[in-house]
Amino acid sequence: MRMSQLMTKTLRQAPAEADTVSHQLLVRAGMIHQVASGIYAYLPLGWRVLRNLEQIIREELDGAGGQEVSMPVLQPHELWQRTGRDQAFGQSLFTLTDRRERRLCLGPTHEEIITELVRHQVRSYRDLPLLLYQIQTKFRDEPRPRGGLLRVREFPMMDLYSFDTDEEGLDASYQKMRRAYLNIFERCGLPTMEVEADSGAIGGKDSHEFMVVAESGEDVIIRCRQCKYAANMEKAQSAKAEGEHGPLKEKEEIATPGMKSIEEVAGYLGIAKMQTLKAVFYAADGSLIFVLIRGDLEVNETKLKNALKCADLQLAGEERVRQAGLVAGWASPIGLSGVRTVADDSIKMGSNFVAGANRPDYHLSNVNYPRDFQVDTMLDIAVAQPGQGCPRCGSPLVSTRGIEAGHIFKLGTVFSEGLGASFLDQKGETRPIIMGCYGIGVGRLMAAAIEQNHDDKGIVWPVPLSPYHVYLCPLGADKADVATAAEEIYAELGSKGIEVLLDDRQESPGVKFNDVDLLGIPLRLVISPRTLKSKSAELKWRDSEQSELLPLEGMVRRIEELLRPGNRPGHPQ
RNA sequence: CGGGGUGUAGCGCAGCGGGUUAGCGCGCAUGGUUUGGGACCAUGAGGUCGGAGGUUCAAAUCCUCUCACCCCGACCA
Repeated sequence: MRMSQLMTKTLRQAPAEADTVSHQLLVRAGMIHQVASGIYAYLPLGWRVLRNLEQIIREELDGAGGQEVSMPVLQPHELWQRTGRDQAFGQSLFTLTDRRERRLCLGPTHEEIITELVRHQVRSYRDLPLLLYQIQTKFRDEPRPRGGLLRVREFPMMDLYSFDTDEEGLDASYQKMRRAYLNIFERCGLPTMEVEADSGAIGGKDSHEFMVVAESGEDVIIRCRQCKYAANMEKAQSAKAEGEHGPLKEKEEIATPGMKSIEEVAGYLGIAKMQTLKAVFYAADGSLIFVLIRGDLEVNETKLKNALKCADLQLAGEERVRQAGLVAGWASPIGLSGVRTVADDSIKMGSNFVAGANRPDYHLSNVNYPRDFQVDTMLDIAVAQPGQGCPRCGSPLVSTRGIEAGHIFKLGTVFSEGLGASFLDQKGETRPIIMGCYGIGVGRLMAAAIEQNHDDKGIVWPVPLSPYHVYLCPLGADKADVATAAEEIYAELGSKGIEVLLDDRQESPGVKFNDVDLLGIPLRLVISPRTLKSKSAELKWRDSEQSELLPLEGMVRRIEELLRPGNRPGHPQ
C-alpha cells in the first residue's frame, strides 16, 4: 500500500473526550472514527488489525475442531421471552418493531439462536459433540459506553458454543477452548491472566475470564501471589478474619445519639468495626431484603444477587425501609418478621456484637447469633478485599485491574431444556444437549493490545496484529536511485506476501518518522542516498532505539526471516 | 437513572460584566524554498458559535428549555 493513497490522517492531538490511552491512540493513528456514543467505524488501518485478530482466532478455533457459521443479528424477540432473557438483559437489549408489528431485537449474544439452530440439526448422540462459532456484530445498549473500544454498544465478537452428550464431554470441550484461548492470546502477544468468574444468575458451573492486566480495565481481579488463586472481584472469596469468641453476655441497650454508620458507631463506642453488625437493605425484584454482615466487611452484590436468584437488585430506598417498620441507621436483626433475611457467614465469626436496636439513637450490645435472632439464608456474600487471606492458602490477597478479553462458561442444559434441544442417546432415551459458551470481544481485544503495547510516541503493535509488517520509507525520493531502489524493494516484499506500507508522501523525515511511530508498524526500513552509498537500507524495530544497516542484496529474504515468529534476535517471542 | 463537566473551522483552544467583518495554534489548498526526528515564507479556503425559544436597538456573550458528547457512580453472562 502506498501511503499517499491510504485513507488515514494522523492527529497530533487527541480529541478531548478520549481519555484512555488506547482510545487516544486509536483516534490519533486514524484507526477508528466515532459515529455516536459507543458506536465506531473502523478505518482501513484499524480494520486490518481487526481482521488480523479475527484470522488468528479462526485459525486456532478451526484447529480445535470449531466450525464457523454466521447467525443473524436480527432476532425474534419471542425467542428471548421463551428463555426469560429479555428480562435478564433488561434495557441492554436493543429492541425494534417491524412493519407487521412483530417485535424484534438486535442480538447481544446468540445462545438462543444457536440452540434453536442445533435443535433442528442434531437428532442423535452420533451428531455430537459440536463446536460452532461465528464472528458477528453484537448489540448491547450499555448504560454507559466508555474508553473508546473498551465498552461500546455495537461490537464485533467471537462467540463459540459447545454441544455435548454428557458432563465429561463438556469438560473436554471446555478444556479444548481454554487451550485455544491461551494460544490465541499468546499469538496476539497479549499476556492474560485466567481468573475465576461469576457465572451469573442463569446457572452454570465453571466460568473463567481471561484478563489483560491494565489500569484502564473495568474489572478488579483479586489474586494470591503465593498460590494460583485468581478471581474476578464479583466472584472472589477470602478467608475472613476471626473475631473474638468470648462467653456470651447479656444484651444491653446503649445510647448512640446520631450515630448511624458503622464508622460512627465503632468510633463512638471505641470498638473495632468487626465487633459490629451492619444491616443493609435491598430491593430484589421489588421485595425488601434485610442483609446482615459483619461491620468490617462490605456486601458483594453479585454474590447476593446469585443467592437471591433475582433479576434486579438495588439498594432499597429509605421510604421502603420505614414502611417495613425498620429504623434506618439503627435497624436490628432482632425481632424481625415478614422480611427475608440474608446474612453473611461472618456474623458467626465473633461474639457479643453491637447491632441496631431498631430505635433511633440506640444500639444493642452483646448481640449473638443464633441466640438472639434467626436468618433465612446464611452464606458468603462479602466482598473479598486485598490484604485478606487467600481462600486456598491463607496468604494475603492483592488486587489488580484488568480488561476482560475473553470469557468461557459452562452453561449446562439451561438453554437446551428451555428451548427443547435434545438428542437420543445410545439407549434411545431423549436427553438435553449439554452446552458451553465461549466469547472473545474482538474490538476490545484490539484496544487491550494497545493498552498493553504502547509508548509515549504511539502504538507498538505485536507483529501478528500490525496492519502492515514493514514500513518502507524513501528519504530524498526525488533522487532517482532512491526512488528506484524503494520501488524495487516494495515490489519484491509484496511478491513474497509481506505487507508493506510505502511512504511515498512528500513529507519531511520528521513527519514520516513520527507518523510511523504513532501507527506502530514493527519494522521500519529507510532508504536514502546515505544508505545507498553502502548499498544498504536502514532497519529499525519499533520497540528498539537501535538501527542497523542491511545490505540490499538478500534483504527481502532476511526480512522474511525476521518476521517469522521467534526469529528476531534477542527476542524470545 | 444520580452527580460533575464540555459544546466556537477537521483537531486543540481563546473570546462570553452584550456593541463593527468571531480569533489563535495545528491541519487543509496553491506557489516557492527545504529534506535523517513533527521545516520555512507567501497567499488562500473553511464557522447555522450544538439546537429552539426568549430578553434587547443589538446575543457566541444574558435567561429558559432542549440535544449531543465525556467523566464518576449505578448498571454490565
